[in-house]
Amino acid sequence: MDIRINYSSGEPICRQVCDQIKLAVVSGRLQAGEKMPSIRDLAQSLKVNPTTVVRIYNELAHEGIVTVRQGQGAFIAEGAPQRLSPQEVQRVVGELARKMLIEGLRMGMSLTEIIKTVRAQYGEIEAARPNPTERSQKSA
Amino acid sequence: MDIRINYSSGEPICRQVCDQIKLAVVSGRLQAGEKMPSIRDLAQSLKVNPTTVVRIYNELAHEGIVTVRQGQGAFIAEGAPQRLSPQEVQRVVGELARKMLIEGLRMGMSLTEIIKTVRAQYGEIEAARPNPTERSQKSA
Amino acid sequence: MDIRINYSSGEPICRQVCDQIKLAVVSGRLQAGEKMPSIRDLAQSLKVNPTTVVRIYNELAHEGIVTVRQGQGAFIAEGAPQRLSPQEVQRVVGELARKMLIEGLRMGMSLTEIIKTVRAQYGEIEAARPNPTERSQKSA
Amino acid sequence: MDIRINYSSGEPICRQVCDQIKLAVVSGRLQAGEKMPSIRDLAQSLKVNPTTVVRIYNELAHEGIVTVRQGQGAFIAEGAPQRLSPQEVQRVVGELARKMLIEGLRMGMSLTEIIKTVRAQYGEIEAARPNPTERSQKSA
DNA sequence: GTGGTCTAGACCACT
DNA sequence: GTGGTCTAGACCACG
Repeated sequence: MDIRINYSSGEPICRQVCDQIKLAVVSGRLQAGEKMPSIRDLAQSLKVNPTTVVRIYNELAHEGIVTVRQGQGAFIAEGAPQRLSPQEVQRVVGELARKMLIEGLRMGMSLTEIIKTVRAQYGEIEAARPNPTERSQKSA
Repeated sequence: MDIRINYSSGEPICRQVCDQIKLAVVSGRLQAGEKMPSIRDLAQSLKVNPTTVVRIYNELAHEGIVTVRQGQGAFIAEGAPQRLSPQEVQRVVGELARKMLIEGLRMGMSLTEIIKTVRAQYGEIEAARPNPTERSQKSA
Repeated sequence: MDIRINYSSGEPICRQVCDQIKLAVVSGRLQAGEKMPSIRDLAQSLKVNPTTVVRIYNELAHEGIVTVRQGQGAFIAEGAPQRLSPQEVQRVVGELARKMLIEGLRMGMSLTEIIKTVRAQYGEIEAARPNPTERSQKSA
Repeated sequence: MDIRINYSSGEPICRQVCDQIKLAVVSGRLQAGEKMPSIRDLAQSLKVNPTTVVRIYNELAHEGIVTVRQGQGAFIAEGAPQRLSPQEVQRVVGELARKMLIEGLRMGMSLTEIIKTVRAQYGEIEAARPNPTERSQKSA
C-alpha cells in the first residue's frame, strides 16, 4: 500500500492515512472494487493500534470511499456519484482554495504562480495513475 | 477588523483568526507598522477568551507577521513576512493544492472547474483589498 | 435529556442514543443552538464509557446534527439545509419505508393500516414538540 | 428466487436475504408449502457461504416463515406467519415508522412526501406480486 | 474546563 | 477469518 506516516507532524495519524488512501483512489492506484488490507493487517503494517484503523475505515466508509462488508473486509467503493449536493462540493473546494491562496499570497506568490503549482500537483497525481495500455510511453 | 468566526466549522478559532489576519495583511487591508487591537479589546470584539488572543498574537509573532513591543502592543511587521525559502513556500502551497485537488476530483470536479474556483476565490480576496490608486482617501 | 438505553436489545448503545437525540431534534425538544451535555457528563449520566459518547457526538456531527466547538462543547446545529442530494434523501427514506412495509405486510397489516400507524407515530412526534405559545390548550 | 444482495449497504447479508424471502412470501411470489432451495444450492446461487444460508433458514424457521423437515429440506410454512399479537405487530411497525419519519423529517421531507414515498414503495412491492386472477397459468 | 486522538484489550456478530 | 462495539485510561490541543 505504500503509506507513510509522519509521527512528528502533529497531524493525526488517521487523517494522514485517510488522505493518502483518498489520493491513491483519485489517482487510480486503488481501483474500484479492490480489496483493502484487513484491519489487523493494516494495523500491523502501519504499526498502529487496530482501533485506529477501525476509525480510518469508518471515516472512509462515511465519505463513501470504501464499503465495508461484514466478515469479508473493506473494498474500494464503486464510483460514488454525487452524495453531496453541488453547492456543498463548491463550498468545500472553495474553502480549501481560499486557504491555499492565503498562504501562497502571504508568502509572496502571485496568482499565476499558485495556479501553476496547482497544475503541477495535478500532473503529479496524473503521473501516479497507472496507464496499463501505454506503459512504455514516457513523455506523452 | 472585520473578522468573522465560524463556530461550527470544526476549525480551531485561533487558526481561523490567524488566517484572517494573514489574509488582511496579504490583501493590504492591514499595512506594515499598523497597530493591532489590544489583547483584551480583540478578545471582547471577537467574543473569545483572552488567552485565545494571546495564543493568536504569539503564533503571528512566531511567523513574523506581527511584532510585539513590550508595553505598546502588537504591530504588523515591517519586513516582508517571508521567512521560508522558495522551496519551502512551494512545498507548503503544493501540499494545500494537493489536498484541494484530491477533494475536488473525488467529488467529480474537473481540473478546469477547480481552477475556476481558485480564480473565483482570488477575486473575492481582491475585492476586499482597498483600492491602491486611492490610498490617500481616508473615508471613501 | 431523558435518554433511555436498552442494554439487552442487541442494538448498539451509540445507535440507540443517536436515534433518541435525532428524535429530540426533529420533535423540537432540542432546539438549534442548544448546548449538549459535555462528553464526560453524558457518559456519567448514561453510565457508559466517555469514548462511547465521543463516538456518538462524532457521528451526530458527521450527519450535521450537532456542531462541536473545541473547548466549548457540542451544540445542536442550526438547521442543516440539504447536505445530501434529493436523490439520496429519497433513497434513504424509500429503503426505510420498504423495510417497514415488508414487516407490516408480512404480519398481516394492510397498506391502510400501516399508513395509519405512520400518521400515529407522526402525531406522537408532534405531540412531543413543545408549543410555548399555546401551552394551556389541551385538544387544539 | 430473484434475490439481490447489496454487498455495499453495510446491512448484513443474512438480514437482506431474510427480508427478501419474507417479502416474497407476503407478496405471494412464494406460496405456502412451496419447497425452498437446498442450503448448498441457495448458497451457490447467492454466492455466499453455506453457513450463512444455514443461519438464514434457522432464523426464518424461528419466525415461523419456513418449516424444516429432516432430510427433505425447507418449506414455506402453511399457517399464517403471524406469531405476534396485534399489539406487538403495532409496536414493531410503529418503531420502523418512527425511524423512517425521523430520517425523512430531519432531511426536510414533509409528512405528505414521506407517505407518498411509502405508497410508491408499496406499488413496487405489488408490481412484483404475481397476478392473482391468473393463478393457473404456469409460464405467463 | 472542553473535545480529539491513540493505545490496549475484551467480546460479539457475520462470513 | 472478517469488522463492530465497548471499556479503560493516557496524552494533547483548544478556550
